Amino acid sequence: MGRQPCFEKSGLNRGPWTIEEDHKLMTFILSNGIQCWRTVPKLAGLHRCGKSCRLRWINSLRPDLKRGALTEAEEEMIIQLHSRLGNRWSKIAAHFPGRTDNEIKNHWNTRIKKKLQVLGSNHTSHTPLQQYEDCKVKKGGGTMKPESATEQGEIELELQGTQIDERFNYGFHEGRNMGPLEIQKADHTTTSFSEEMDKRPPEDFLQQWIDSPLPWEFFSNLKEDT
DNA sequence: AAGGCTGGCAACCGCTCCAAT
DNA sequence: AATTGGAGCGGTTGCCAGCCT
Repeated sequence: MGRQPCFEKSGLNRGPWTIEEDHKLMTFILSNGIQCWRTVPKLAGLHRCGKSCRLRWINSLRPDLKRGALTEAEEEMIIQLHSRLGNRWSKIAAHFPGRTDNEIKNHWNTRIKKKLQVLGSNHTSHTPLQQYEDCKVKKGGGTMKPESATEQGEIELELQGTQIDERFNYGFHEGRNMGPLEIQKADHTTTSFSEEMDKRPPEDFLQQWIDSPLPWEFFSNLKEDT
Protein backbone atom coordinates (compact mmCIF):
# COMPACT_ATOMS: atom_id res chain seq x y z
CA MET A 1 0.00 0.00 0.00
CA GLY A 2 1.06 3.57 -0.38
CA ARG A 3 2.56 5.06 -3.42
CA GLN A 4 6.07 5.93 -4.32
CA PRO A 5 6.69 9.65 -4.13
CA CYS A 6 6.07 11.25 -7.52
CA PHE A 7 9.68 12.37 -7.54
CA GLU A 8 12.98 11.67 -5.96
CA LYS A 9 13.30 14.14 -3.12
CA SER A 10 17.00 14.75 -3.68
CA GLY A 11 18.15 17.30 -6.21
CA LEU A 12 14.77 18.90 -6.77
CA ASN A 13 13.82 22.45 -5.91
CA ARG A 14 11.18 23.08 -3.30
CA GLY A 15 9.51 26.13 -1.85
CA PRO A 16 8.60 29.35 -3.59
CA TRP A 17 8.94 29.45 -7.36
CA THR A 18 11.38 31.87 -8.94
CA ILE A 19 10.53 34.12 -11.89
CA GLU A 20 12.85 32.05 -14.03
CA GLU A 21 11.08 28.81 -13.12
CA ASP A 22 7.70 30.41 -13.77
CA HIS A 23 8.91 31.59 -17.15
CA LYS A 24 10.23 28.16 -18.11
CA LEU A 25 7.03 26.41 -17.10
CA MET A 26 4.75 28.90 -18.74
CA THR A 27 6.74 28.98 -21.97
CA PHE A 28 6.81 25.20 -22.14
CA ILE A 29 3.11 24.68 -21.52
CA LEU A 30 2.01 27.47 -23.83
CA SER A 31 4.05 26.06 -26.68
CA ASN A 32 3.68 22.32 -26.01
CA GLY A 33 0.54 21.91 -23.98
CA ILE A 34 0.22 19.32 -21.22
CA GLN A 35 0.43 15.64 -22.07
CA CYS A 36 1.81 14.21 -18.85
CA TRP A 37 2.69 16.27 -15.79
CA ARG A 38 5.38 13.85 -14.81
CA THR A 39 7.35 14.64 -17.96
CA VAL A 40 6.74 18.40 -17.91
CA PRO A 41 9.60 19.38 -15.55
CA LYS A 42 12.09 17.23 -17.43
CA LEU A 43 11.10 18.61 -20.82
CA ALA A 44 10.82 22.17 -19.53
CA GLY A 45 14.21 22.01 -17.87
CA LEU A 46 12.89 22.41 -14.36
CA HIS A 47 14.19 20.81 -11.18
CA ARG A 48 10.70 20.34 -9.80
CA CYS A 49 8.36 17.40 -9.54
CA GLY A 50 5.45 17.20 -11.95
CA LYS A 51 3.02 17.60 -9.15
CA SER A 52 4.60 20.87 -8.09
CA CYS A 53 4.49 22.09 -11.70
CA ARG A 54 0.84 21.20 -11.99
CA LEU A 55 -0.01 23.08 -8.81
CA ARG A 56 1.98 26.12 -9.85
CA TRP A 57 0.29 26.20 -13.24
CA ILE A 58 -3.22 25.74 -11.92
CA ASN A 59 -2.94 28.12 -8.99
CA SER A 60 -0.74 30.87 -10.39
CA LEU A 61 0.25 30.76 -14.04
CA ARG A 62 -2.87 29.82 -16.00
CA PRO A 63 -3.66 32.70 -18.36
CA ASP A 64 -7.37 32.51 -17.57
CA LEU A 65 -6.87 33.13 -13.86
CA LYS A 66 -8.91 35.93 -12.41
CA ARG A 67 -6.72 38.18 -10.28
CA GLY A 68 -7.78 40.23 -7.31
CA ALA A 69 -9.81 39.68 -4.18
CA LEU A 70 -13.06 37.79 -4.24
CA THR A 71 -16.10 40.01 -4.52
CA GLU A 72 -19.03 40.16 -2.12
CA ALA A 73 -21.15 38.30 -4.66
CA GLU A 74 -18.57 35.55 -5.00
CA GLU A 75 -18.28 35.29 -1.22
CA GLU A 76 -22.02 34.87 -0.84
CA MET A 77 -21.99 32.28 -3.58
CA ILE A 78 -19.25 30.35 -1.84
CA ILE A 79 -21.28 30.29 1.37
CA GLN A 80 -24.27 29.00 -0.57
CA LEU A 81 -22.30 26.33 -2.35
CA HIS A 82 -20.43 25.26 0.76
CA SER A 83 -23.72 24.68 2.54
CA ARG A 84 -24.62 22.27 -0.25
CA LEU A 85 -21.28 20.73 -1.15
CA GLY A 86 -19.25 20.92 2.04
CA ASN A 87 -15.47 21.09 1.72
CA ARG A 88 -15.45 19.97 -1.88
CA TRP A 89 -13.43 22.93 -2.98
CA SER A 90 -12.83 21.80 -6.52
CA LYS A 91 -16.58 21.41 -7.05
CA ILE A 92 -17.16 24.83 -5.56
CA ALA A 93 -14.35 26.33 -7.62
CA ALA A 94 -15.92 24.90 -10.77
CA HIS A 95 -18.66 27.50 -10.36
CA PHE A 96 -16.10 30.32 -10.43
CA PRO A 97 -14.25 30.51 -13.75
CA GLY A 98 -10.80 31.92 -13.16
CA ARG A 99 -10.74 31.05 -9.48
CA THR A 100 -8.86 28.09 -8.03
CA ASP A 101 -9.92 25.61 -5.39
CA ASN A 102 -6.91 26.62 -3.32
CA GLU A 103 -7.88 30.26 -3.48
CA ILE A 104 -11.44 29.56 -2.43
CA LYS A 105 -10.34 27.19 0.29
CA ASN A 106 -7.91 29.77 1.67
CA HIS A 107 -10.53 32.48 1.50
CA TRP A 108 -12.97 30.26 3.34
CA ASN A 109 -10.51 29.33 6.06
CA THR A 110 -9.18 32.82 6.62
CA ARG A 111 -12.19 35.04 6.16
CA ILE A 112 -15.59 33.52 5.60
CA LYS A 113 -15.26 31.02 8.42
CA LYS A 114 -14.46 33.81 10.85
CA LYS A 115 -17.17 36.02 9.46
CA LEU A 116 -19.73 33.29 10.03
CA GLN A 117 -18.38 32.67 13.53
CA VAL A 118 -18.82 36.34 14.35
CA LEU A 119 -22.39 36.03 13.15
CA GLY A 120 -22.86 33.06 15.43
CA SER A 121 -23.29 30.68 12.55
CA ASN A 122 -22.07 27.12 12.56
CA HIS A 123 -19.85 27.11 9.50
CA THR A 124 -19.72 23.32 9.51
CA SER A 125 -23.36 22.42 9.84
CA HIS A 126 -24.71 25.74 8.59
CA THR A 127 -27.48 25.50 11.15
CA PRO A 128 -28.24 29.19 11.49
CA LEU A 129 -26.66 29.70 8.12
CA GLN A 130 -29.60 27.90 6.60
CA GLN A 131 -31.69 30.76 7.91
CA TYR A 132 -29.19 33.16 6.41
CA GLU A 133 -29.72 31.45 3.09
CA ASP A 134 -33.45 31.37 3.53
CA CYS A 135 -33.30 35.02 4.35
CA LYS A 136 -31.42 35.86 1.21
CA VAL A 137 -33.56 33.57 -0.88
CA LYS A 138 -36.55 35.31 0.58
CA LYS A 139 -35.27 38.54 -0.84
CA GLY A 140 -35.97 36.89 -4.13
CA GLY A 141 -39.48 36.03 -3.05
CA GLY A 142 -39.12 32.81 -1.07
CA THR A 143 -41.45 31.32 1.46
CA MET A 144 -39.80 31.49 4.89
CA LYS A 145 -41.99 32.81 7.68
CA PRO A 146 -39.84 34.80 10.11
CA GLU A 147 -42.74 34.89 12.56
CA SER A 148 -42.37 31.18 13.10
CA ALA A 149 -38.66 31.33 13.82
CA THR A 150 -37.39 30.58 17.29
CA GLU A 151 -36.17 33.47 19.38
CA GLN A 152 -32.62 32.40 18.70
CA GLY A 153 -33.42 32.13 15.07
CA GLU A 154 -34.82 35.62 15.09
CA ILE A 155 -31.67 36.93 16.67
CA GLU A 156 -29.53 35.18 14.13
CA LEU A 157 -31.72 36.48 11.38
CA GLU A 158 -31.44 39.96 12.83
CA LEU A 159 -27.66 39.80 12.88
CA GLN A 160 -27.46 38.32 9.46
CA GLY A 161 -29.95 40.79 8.10
CA THR A 162 -27.71 43.56 9.33
CA GLN A 163 -24.95 42.05 7.29
CA ILE A 164 -27.06 41.99 4.21
CA ASP A 165 -28.51 45.47 4.59
CA GLU A 166 -25.61 47.21 2.88
CA ARG A 167 -26.62 45.64 -0.39
CA PHE A 168 -30.34 46.10 -0.01
CA ASN A 169 -30.17 49.37 1.84
CA TYR A 170 -32.22 48.38 4.83
CA GLY A 171 -31.61 46.62 8.07
CA PHE A 172 -33.69 44.71 10.57
CA HIS A 173 -35.12 46.51 13.55
CA GLU A 174 -33.06 46.15 16.68
CA GLY A 175 -34.53 44.31 19.62
CA ARG A 176 -34.75 40.79 20.89
CA ASN A 177 -38.39 40.03 21.56
CA MET A 178 -39.86 40.80 18.25
CA GLY A 179 -43.20 39.73 17.00
CA PRO A 180 -43.44 39.74 13.26
CA LEU A 181 -39.97 40.70 12.17
CA GLU A 182 -39.60 44.38 11.45
CA ILE A 183 -37.27 45.95 8.96
CA GLN A 184 -35.81 49.38 9.37
CA LYS A 185 -35.41 51.07 6.02
CA ALA A 186 -32.68 53.50 5.05
CA ASP A 187 -35.09 56.41 5.59
CA HIS A 188 -35.64 55.13 9.21
CA THR A 189 -39.24 54.12 8.61
CA THR A 190 -40.14 50.54 9.43
CA THR A 191 -42.04 47.85 7.61
CA SER A 192 -42.72 44.17 8.29
CA PHE A 193 -40.31 41.64 6.98
CA SER A 194 -42.89 39.56 5.17
CA GLU A 195 -44.53 42.61 3.64
CA GLU A 196 -41.20 43.78 2.32
CA MET A 197 -40.37 40.35 0.99
CA ASP A 198 -43.64 40.14 -0.89
CA LYS A 199 -42.46 43.07 -2.98
CA ARG A 200 -39.48 41.06 -4.17
CA PRO A 201 -39.53 39.40 -7.59
CA PRO A 202 -40.67 35.79 -7.46
CA GLU A 203 -37.74 34.14 -9.15
CA ASP A 204 -35.19 32.50 -6.92
CA PHE A 205 -32.25 33.55 -9.00
CA LEU A 206 -29.68 32.34 -6.50
CA GLN A 207 -30.97 28.78 -6.52
CA GLN A 208 -31.27 28.85 -10.27
CA TRP A 209 -27.67 29.89 -10.52
CA ILE A 210 -26.49 27.04 -8.30
CA ASP A 211 -28.50 24.49 -10.23
CA SER A 212 -27.27 25.81 -13.55
CA PRO A 213 -24.05 27.81 -13.29
CA LEU A 214 -24.06 31.12 -15.11
CA PRO A 215 -21.12 32.44 -17.07
CA TRP A 216 -18.62 34.69 -15.42
CA GLU A 217 -20.29 37.78 -16.90
CA PHE A 218 -22.96 37.27 -14.27
CA PHE A 219 -20.51 38.36 -11.60
CA SER A 220 -19.04 41.10 -13.73
CA ASN A 221 -22.47 42.62 -14.00
CA LEU A 222 -23.03 42.37 -10.28
CA LYS A 223 -19.72 44.08 -9.68
CA GLU A 224 -20.65 46.92 -11.99
CA ASP A 225 -23.90 47.43 -10.13
CA THR A 226 -22.19 48.14 -6.82
C1' DA B 1 13.16 51.23 16.49
C1' DA B 2 12.72 46.56 17.59
C1' DG B 3 10.65 42.43 18.81
C1' DG B 4 6.46 39.69 19.00
C1' DC B 5 2.10 38.45 17.09
C1' DT B 6 -1.30 37.54 13.59
C1' DG B 7 -3.48 36.78 9.19
C1' DG B 8 -3.16 35.59 4.49
C1' DC B 9 -1.50 32.81 1.13
C1' DA B 10 1.56 29.68 -1.56
C1' DA B 11 3.12 25.27 -1.51
C1' DC B 12 3.54 20.63 0.20
C1' DC B 13 1.88 16.05 1.75
C1' DG B 14 -0.75 12.11 1.79
C1' DC B 15 -4.57 10.18 0.22
C1' DT B 16 -8.27 8.74 -3.25
C1' DC B 17 -9.92 8.24 -7.81
C1' DC B 18 -9.82 6.32 -12.16
C1' DA B 19 -8.11 4.93 -16.62
C1' DA B 20 -4.90 1.90 -18.76
C1' DT B 21 -2.92 -2.52 -18.88
C1' DA C 1 -10.32 -8.96 -11.57
C1' DA C 2 -6.14 -7.12 -10.01
C1' DT C 3 -2.44 -3.98 -10.45
C1' DT C 4 -0.19 0.21 -11.63
C1' DG C 5 0.63 4.92 -11.88
C1' DG C 6 -0.82 9.69 -13.20
C1' DA C 7 -4.04 13.21 -11.92
C1' DG C 8 -6.65 15.48 -8.73
C1' DC C 9 -8.32 16.72 -4.11
C1' DG C 10 -8.44 18.41 0.62
C1' DG C 11 -5.90 19.21 4.87
C1' DT C 12 -1.94 21.20 6.72
C1' DT C 13 2.29 23.76 7.12
C1' DG C 14 5.48 27.41 6.93
C1' DC C 15 6.81 31.84 5.22
C1' DC C 16 6.26 36.66 5.17
C1' DA C 17 4.23 41.19 5.36
C1' DG C 18 1.77 44.16 8.18
C1' DC C 19 0.23 45.44 12.65
C1' DC C 20 0.72 46.07 17.55
C1' DT C 21 3.05 46.95 21.85
